Amino acid sequence: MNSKEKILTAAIILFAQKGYSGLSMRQLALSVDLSVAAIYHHFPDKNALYLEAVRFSFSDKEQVFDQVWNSDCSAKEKLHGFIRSLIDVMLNDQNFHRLMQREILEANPERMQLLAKGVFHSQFCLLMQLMAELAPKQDAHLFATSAIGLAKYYIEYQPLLKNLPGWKLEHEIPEFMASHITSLLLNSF
Amino acid sequence: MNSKEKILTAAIILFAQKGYSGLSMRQLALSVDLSVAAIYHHFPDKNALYLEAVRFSFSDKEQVFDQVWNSDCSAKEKLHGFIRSLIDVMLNDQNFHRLMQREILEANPERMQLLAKGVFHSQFCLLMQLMAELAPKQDAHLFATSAIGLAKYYIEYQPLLKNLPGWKLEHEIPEFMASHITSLLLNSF
DNA sequence: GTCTATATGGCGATAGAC
DNA sequence: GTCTATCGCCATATAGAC
Repeated sequence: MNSKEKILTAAIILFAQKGYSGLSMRQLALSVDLSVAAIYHHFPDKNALYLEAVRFSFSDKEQVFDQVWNSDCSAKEKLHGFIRSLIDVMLNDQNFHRLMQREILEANPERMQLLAKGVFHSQFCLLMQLMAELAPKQDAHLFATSAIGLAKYYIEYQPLLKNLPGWKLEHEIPEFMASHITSLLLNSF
Repeated sequence: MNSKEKILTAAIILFAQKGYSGLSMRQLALSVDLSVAAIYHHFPDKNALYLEAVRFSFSDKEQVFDQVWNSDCSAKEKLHGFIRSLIDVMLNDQNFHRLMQREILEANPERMQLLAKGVFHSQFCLLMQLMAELAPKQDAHLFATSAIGLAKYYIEYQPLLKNLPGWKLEHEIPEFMASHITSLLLNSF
């Protein structure tokens, strides 16, 4: 792995943990055992480095879902598979997930457009198609977002929900949550 | 309004916008027309100021929902009323909502406990009670969180969802979204 | 309770040697 | 491509006068 990739890999982790203004170039340099000046050789400034780190972190997520779409399961099973994959991706790559959370919090219009077109578009279309197949008379966009929203919520809010009454151990088991979300959607069609 | 309240009120807005490390004491002092030293007279350090601002912003949210619980509507109407109120609170007080998002992102265990016990506990119990009434055989916690999660998602992700195919104008109308969420839940019971 | 002045250190970024 | 050294600025926080 060359220096540029090493810097980007570390930047993803540290930006996800500390946020943009929370991470200094000095800290980043220290963590990759380079000088600050060496980082500035590879990136024009801090903002460009951040944007490239976000893109880098998003670059390998597409293919995870392809095996769901390419399987010969039923539509219902595909919905379950997609939701399960979504949960797994977010749990397995917490840095990606936290970077996403920070981007959403920022809600910069141009960056939202970039994310939508460049990262989520094709997967979202496939999900909408699946929803249209399962419930032709419903608003596919609405139900696609409901699926994603529920999956994201259970992961992001787990640290809070654990402290509220009624919480059960099974609420943090991916397969259990995927099944709950899937049946919630299927029953409402 | 005294200086301390003035500082807290401004801090809520600015911390919500810029985050903890994104807001400097200089900026805050400037925005309330005081010196930095004056702020340090009222708060021991920046972190204490932040925590107090978070508490201050959370302090007036409880009562919004009381008129829902105290109304003589049916259980189904109460569910709709709660979800609608939740959406309204988040839309009307974006600073509160953004501070919440930042707290969730941080996911500090002690602070999550504080939020759960001190802020959300009683409302969450009332919602669970309602869920238990509507669907006695279901997991009330699971469905209560589903309601909250869906409401939160539609608001937080609107800037992104607008850029994805299938988005419609009605998706940003509070009443429309509240009805969608309510019927999604009710149909799945 | 608020000010001015200042201590002390970290910040992003650059110059220039190797 | 990486380094050391440094610039200029802004950060948090404090001292002491009023």
